[in-house]
Amino acid sequence: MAEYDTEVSDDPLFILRHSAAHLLAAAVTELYPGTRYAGGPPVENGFYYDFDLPRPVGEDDLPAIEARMAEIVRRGDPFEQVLLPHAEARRRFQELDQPYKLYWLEQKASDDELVSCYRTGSFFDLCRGPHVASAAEIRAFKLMRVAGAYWLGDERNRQLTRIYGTAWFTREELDDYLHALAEAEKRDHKRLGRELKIFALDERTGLGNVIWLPNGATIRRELERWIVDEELARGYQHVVTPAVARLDLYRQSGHWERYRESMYPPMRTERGEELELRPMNCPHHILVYQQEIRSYRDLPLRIAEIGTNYRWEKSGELMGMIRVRSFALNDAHIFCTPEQLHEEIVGVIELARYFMETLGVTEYRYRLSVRDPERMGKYVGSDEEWANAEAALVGALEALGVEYELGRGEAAFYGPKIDFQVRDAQRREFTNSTVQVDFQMPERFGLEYVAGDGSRRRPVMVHRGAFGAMERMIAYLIELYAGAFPTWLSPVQVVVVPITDANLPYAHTVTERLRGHRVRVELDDRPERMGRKVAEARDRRVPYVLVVGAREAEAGTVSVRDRAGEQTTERLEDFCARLLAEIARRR
RNA sequence: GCCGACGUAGCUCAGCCGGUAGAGCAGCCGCCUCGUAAGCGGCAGGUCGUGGGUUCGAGUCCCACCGUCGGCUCCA
Repeated sequence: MAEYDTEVSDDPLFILRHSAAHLLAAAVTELYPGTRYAGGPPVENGFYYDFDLPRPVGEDDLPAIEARMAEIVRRGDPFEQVLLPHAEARRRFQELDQPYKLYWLEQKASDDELVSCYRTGSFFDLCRGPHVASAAEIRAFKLMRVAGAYWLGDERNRQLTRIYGTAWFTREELDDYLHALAEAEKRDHKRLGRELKIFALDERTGLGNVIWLPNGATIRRELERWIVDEELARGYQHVVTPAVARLDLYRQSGHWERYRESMYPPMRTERGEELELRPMNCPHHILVYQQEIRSYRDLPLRIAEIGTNYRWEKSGELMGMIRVRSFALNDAHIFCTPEQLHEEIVGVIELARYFMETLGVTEYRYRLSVRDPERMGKYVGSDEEWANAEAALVGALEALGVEYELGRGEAAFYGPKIDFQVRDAQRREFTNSTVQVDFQMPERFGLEYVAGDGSRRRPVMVHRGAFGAMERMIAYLIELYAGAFPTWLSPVQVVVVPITDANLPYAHTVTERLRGHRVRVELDDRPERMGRKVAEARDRRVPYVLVVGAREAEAGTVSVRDRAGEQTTERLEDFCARLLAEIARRR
């Protein structure tokens, strides 16, 4: 993202944060003479500024920078706009030895207009503004962290030092924000995944390869059963294909050419055969397609698989279960005629929406991901095919009447796509579900079907992950539910707590009764106090605790305690019926 | 991969200016039989991420590497 491109906004909070970025730059240039400053926009919750510094700066330096910022606030330095002729502005930034600003000046300002600059104390910046009138208005801010960021967002360029901060109108808002950050940390799937024994990461499996513990495996199995059932009901055919293939398969698909840096190094056998862990499932599903002559009557052919993909993500890109090196994608490839394309895309979007609605996912955005016009070498296929593919996707979005944003440079190498964007507990955005239109692979593999007139035609392919990757989606769900999964997904749905050992026989009866209905139930028969057992079940986010003592055994009831702490006493049969109904309704 | 921060028991964390490691929880053993948010006692558990270096002496200081977290790049 080019900072200078940030939309000019009249939002007072954006103006405040943009001004806070200047305040930061003013403090940094005062403290470290010789600093070259590149750019600093407001962002969600705060701001940053990128610097090329004369010496390394780390987080230890932030307090001193913050103190200098506070000093400038106390001085009340005004934010003054200065309009200069282009040549004059160029001369100023040359004098100041600010090459990054000269770059922007040449990029963004034409020769014949006045250039807008801002002065804050001794700090002079190329900037359209608007800004607050005076530094005195910036009262509630905090520097958060230091990071590296490539000039112009290109890793081939020099890496600058980016300092992030947050800024608010009032001290209270700042405190609320910091508190919210701490709360978000408690929902972190990496933390909850360990506490709730859902998954483990152990470098001995190679980085970014998830160990699914029994609880996580249960959640995943429930989801997978549901997903497969729903897809079978919608005319998908599930297959199972190998996680490896000869490298030639990926040469033909174009992966080896355009996707190599994300692939594991090939394995070579003693015969010289090159085997590759699959980074995607599409070539494998093409092999399924090619096992027989396909007729137009077979189309649309929907080949599905929850297939594990292996991708060589850079080590710094790994992130818990959200970004891993092997993941199981709820994948499918739909082979269809161009005439069927629209309906198929709509069907996929509706399926993805159904999945999310059932799971209670309400906050997501649609992104139409297209090519980056400045990096066209990353893609395969003709402009015309891309235009057709994009038109098909837009047509489906419009038919469904949904709003969407444009993701420039977010397309797959073989085609454009619609991505369903969600946010984690820390508000970071990523893709779960996706629908992609592809004219390339059918071409590369020479796919055909026999049309009604006997001619051979080329099908179109739709790649889709209607649910997304199991790892990422479950990481997302852990954070969405803060670990308290709906009952149908809860690893343990009921814990039975006898009050004393004398109640054990009845507790066993209750447990067996539920287990007979395939309820995931545990009997807590440890020699502990019931208060502790209740507390531990609460910590494990178990949906129901059934306390059974002499009264319950006598009456054939159970004392039911839910996660909200609500207690009722019900006949065992009644509780069982309502529990099964809840599970059946996927709640 | 790059920038920054951080790695002490299974987990969460103490450990001062260098003087050869400590707590709570979890685990194991025993006692307590108890009505809805944590009963009591005991035991065991650590090559202080790894490898070098400085020092009479390193968990503490220095260097390299590995890993984790945040950001960049990339991405399901």
